[in-house]
Amino acid sequence: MSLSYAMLGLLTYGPMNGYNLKKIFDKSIAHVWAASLSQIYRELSSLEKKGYVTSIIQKQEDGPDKRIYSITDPGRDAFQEWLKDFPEQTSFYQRDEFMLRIFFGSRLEKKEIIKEFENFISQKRDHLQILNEIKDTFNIYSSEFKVESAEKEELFWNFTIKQGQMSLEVLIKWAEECIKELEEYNWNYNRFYKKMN
Amino acid sequence: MSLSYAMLGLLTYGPMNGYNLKKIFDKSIAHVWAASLSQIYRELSSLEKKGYVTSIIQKQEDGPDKRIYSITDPGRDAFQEWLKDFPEQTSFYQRDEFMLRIFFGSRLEKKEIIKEFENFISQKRDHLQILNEIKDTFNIYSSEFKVESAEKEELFWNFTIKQGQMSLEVLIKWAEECIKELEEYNWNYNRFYKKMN
DNA sequence: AGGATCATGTAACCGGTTACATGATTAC
DNA sequence: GTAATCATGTAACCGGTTACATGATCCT
Repeated sequence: MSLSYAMLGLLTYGPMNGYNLKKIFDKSIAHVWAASLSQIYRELSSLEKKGYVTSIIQKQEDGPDKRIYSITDPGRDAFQEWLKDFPEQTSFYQRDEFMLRIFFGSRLEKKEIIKEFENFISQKRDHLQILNEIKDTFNIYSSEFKVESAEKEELFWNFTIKQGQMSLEVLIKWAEECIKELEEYNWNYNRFYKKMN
Repeated sequence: MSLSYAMLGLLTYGPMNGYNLKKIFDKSIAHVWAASLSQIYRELSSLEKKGYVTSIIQKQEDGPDKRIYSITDPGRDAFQEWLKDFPEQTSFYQRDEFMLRIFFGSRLEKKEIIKEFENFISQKRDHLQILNEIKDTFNIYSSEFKVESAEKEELFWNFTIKQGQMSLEVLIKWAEECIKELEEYNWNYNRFYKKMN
């Protein structure tokens, strides 16, 4: 359950409530591990049962009460254990709705597919923008969070950003090459795809 | 449920039994959509209930009986509908155990992380090899499968292979750059990571 | 007045993973 | 003999998604 460790990891930066944890997720590690609010609340209960976190209610004059979670020593230990234990195998097999449709692309019209590739490119450009926004918030976090060394922390955060950027850029390049190849290819579209069984 | 459409898509190439479908999966589209045997059997039952496939038992003298599935006309229509309907949004948010640990890499020893990066690189090279093997089987399939045009079919199959290759190559490049940066970085490892809450 | 944000949860559902069950044939 | 391959399934589990429920404050 990587989610719980991602949460414990963020809680090492300081105590937080669930709602806030979700916001930090979206602005720091969502590009490597995403989480929804309902998942976070469910997992916080589970972590508390395990003794990895404790919570206190913080009353607020303006707005609803907050349940602030803090990581415990067993929680830190569990996190550190998980962190060291890199999976031996990184998965090769993927699941990508877009790529799956490209695999069967011969059954679509050329015009249509090029349109989809263009939309793909435009989305990957948007994603690059989101990554840049995440990167910008790192400066804020490394000063707000309780970290040993902001420079060292940002080194690793930026590794994950860089990975995202390079992957997105190569996908854009790939899609552009596909469009080029498609345009060069002499197309015969069978309006009524043959029934062959 | 993309899995069922991936299955229908493969069944347009000809009738197949579940076991064989799994093998085709692994050697054709597992790099874009993976499937396990138990999932395939479960989904075949479900597709038959919906009327998208029909099955007949084929008796074998050597070895156990086979249940051969064929796609029906409603199945073809459903597949074609799904194929045209590209998702408007491709997901930006990911879930990657390796990257998640890199995010918290400041809590590990330099030596250890470099070792993990090197293992990562070696695995991605293996994955490149798997992709090449998949690509090699395309020649066999495009002659065995009932396809309108082998050349056209392979065009798209190769698009998905190319995407995998380019993505893997950039990941290798990324990891190599990370190692370089780490080696240059003046490291202070806190053996006993400070408790800061 | 109405939508966004703050804030915390529960319940159902869905699909992917793992384990279990069975048994024949083939290759080393 | 034993491991791999052929062949078909069921059941439990696990974690991510979506919908539902409630209600205050803040901004336009």
